[in-house]
Amino acid sequence: MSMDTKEAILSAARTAAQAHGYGGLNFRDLAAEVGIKAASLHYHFPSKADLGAAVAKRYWQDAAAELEAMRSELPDAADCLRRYPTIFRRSLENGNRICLCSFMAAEHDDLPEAVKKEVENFADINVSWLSKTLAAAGLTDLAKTEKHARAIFAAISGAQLLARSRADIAVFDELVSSYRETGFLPG
Amino acid sequence: MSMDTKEAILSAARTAAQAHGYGGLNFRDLAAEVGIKAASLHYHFPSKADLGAAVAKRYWQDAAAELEAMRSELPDAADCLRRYPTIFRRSLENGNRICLCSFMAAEHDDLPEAVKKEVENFADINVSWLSKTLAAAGLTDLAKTEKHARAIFAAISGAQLLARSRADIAVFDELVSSYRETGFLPG
DNA sequence: CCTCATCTATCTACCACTTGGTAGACAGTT
DNA sequence: AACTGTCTACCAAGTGGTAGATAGATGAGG
Repeated sequence: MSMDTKEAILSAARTAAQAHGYGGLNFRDLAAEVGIKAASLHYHFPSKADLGAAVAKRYWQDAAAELEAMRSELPDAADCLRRYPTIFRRSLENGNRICLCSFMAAEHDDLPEAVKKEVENFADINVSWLSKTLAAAGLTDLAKTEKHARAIFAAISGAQLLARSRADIAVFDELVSSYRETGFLPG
Repeated sequence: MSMDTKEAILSAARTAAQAHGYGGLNFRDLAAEVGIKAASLHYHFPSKADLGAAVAKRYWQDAAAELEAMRSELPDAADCLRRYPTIFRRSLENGNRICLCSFMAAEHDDLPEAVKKEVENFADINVSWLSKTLAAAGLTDLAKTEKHARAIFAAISGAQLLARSRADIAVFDELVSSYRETGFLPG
């Protein structure tokens, strides 16, 4: 059964793209990582654009599932918001990588259309989860909830990026702590 | 005198890298933009790493000069802070580009060592200017000034990135406005 | 139970194109 | 005569992608 192979490709491609971006992805290295030949990748994903879109789609789907799970497990919305940054922290822990979609946001102009769409979806599901959770926590003026949600998402993304550029997770932690001190983020 | 050529190369390379990153830079397209042949680029910059480092260095030097000029022209430190985001806004206006060093921060793992150094310098001069200006404006608890400065820099970078991914400057403006409403940024 | 066709997933062997980089000729200036 | 800056003409390595062979599994009909 080679459904496992397809999964292995998606997983390895996600990891590679979090370190090198869409442009930095290449079939030979990816195939070697999975343990097959480059030509075989084209059986599962006809073109690089197909692969990129599939990886980005899976990425936001996984994120959506994880956020929903957090919301179910943690009854207090404010607790969810406190934990939110740890999702981004994990990428840094995992070999100083960053969010797939932050990298792809930078590469925006060079992405195939199908990939751009999935990148947008990632931002959307984050913002909508943050909006919902901010509202549940009653932490924001209702008219500005979504605006605030977007701001949190952007600020955390920026923190992750800056931390990567120093290859230092402590930078990320300090930034999050600063967001909290200013009351911008609950904590 | 071909000192002009060197300047033209640096300028074209900066623009290209703000749209496509270090990895997306290539000698042939760059040479065509400048109006010379690819081989001639190697006369001015022996290797791509040399070019990348020179571009990033010039980038933070220009930024440092502009920030100092702003500080001289605007007597009120709080006014400087209010104007700070417009520097990042300009990249977006200029063909939906982003800060060279944000792009390169994403590409961190694939950058030559010399380029990484210059990218760090850019962040450093921004943070130190922000620290100085925050202190002068008396807006922050002194012990936390630099921490707050870093947070502003990261948040603005994130806003620029998210705006690019939507190719929409209004997104940037709204994010900055949100940072102001939360009191995170003076406005 | 055997056989034959089909399907699945992989392989080897290419290909055209792009990449950063080099060698050496050349013309204009000093 | 030497230096400066550009050129043409290469090159080796790497890119995404294709063609076609091949081996193993699957399933239907005799």
